[in-house]
Amino acid sequence: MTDQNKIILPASFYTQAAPVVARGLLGKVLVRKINNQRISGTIIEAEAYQSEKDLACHARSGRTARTEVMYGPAGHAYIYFTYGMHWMLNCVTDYENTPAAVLIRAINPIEGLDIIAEHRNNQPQKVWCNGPAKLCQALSINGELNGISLLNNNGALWIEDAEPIADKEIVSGPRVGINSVPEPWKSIHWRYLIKKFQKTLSK
DNA sequence: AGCACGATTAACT
DNA sequence: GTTAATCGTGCTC
Repeated sequence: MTDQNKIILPASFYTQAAPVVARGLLGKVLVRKINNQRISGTIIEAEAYQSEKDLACHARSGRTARTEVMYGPAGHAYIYFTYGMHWMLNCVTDYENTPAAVLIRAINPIEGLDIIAEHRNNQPQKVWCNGPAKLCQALSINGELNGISLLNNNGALWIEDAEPIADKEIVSGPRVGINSVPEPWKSIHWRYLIKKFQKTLSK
């Protein structure tokens, strides 16, 4: 398989509201390229974070050094560090100066399985990429990639188009890990996942 | 300058 | 079910 055989998701895909992008990303293929080697997986879980009003979104604090990327153009990577040890991968959505992003929470590995196993300390395959920090570790995604464009395959990270997933194959629910956030943000259904992978994902 | 906490994970009991 | 790990960020003093 070569990169040229695949269609990279264009800016027009990302220039939509975050929940639309989160839903649309299910089934698409996240690709990481290291030393000309592809490491990839199908996106099976994603969450939307949008606007300064969304109290679960980092942009609740406004425009800062940390959130600057979210205020930039869509189709770029917003990568942040949390809990003193974990990286999280998001893609910026919506329009410039409108802070919004989609957290990629889980993928189903396709290419580079040996590299992923190594990065994930040879744990069982079922837990390789079933969490946002796990997939970043698996694909060697860290702060060095914060802000890069996802719109071409000349870089280290992008997302390729794939067959759409039918609505009946998808489940939505409240976002994970935001228990101290007030309503309505705590309960709004901005988490999307592919039903057949649900049992392997966070509760 | 100090503090509380986090879009989590792995290793416990 | 509970908890340590571990540090950047934003808020208060």
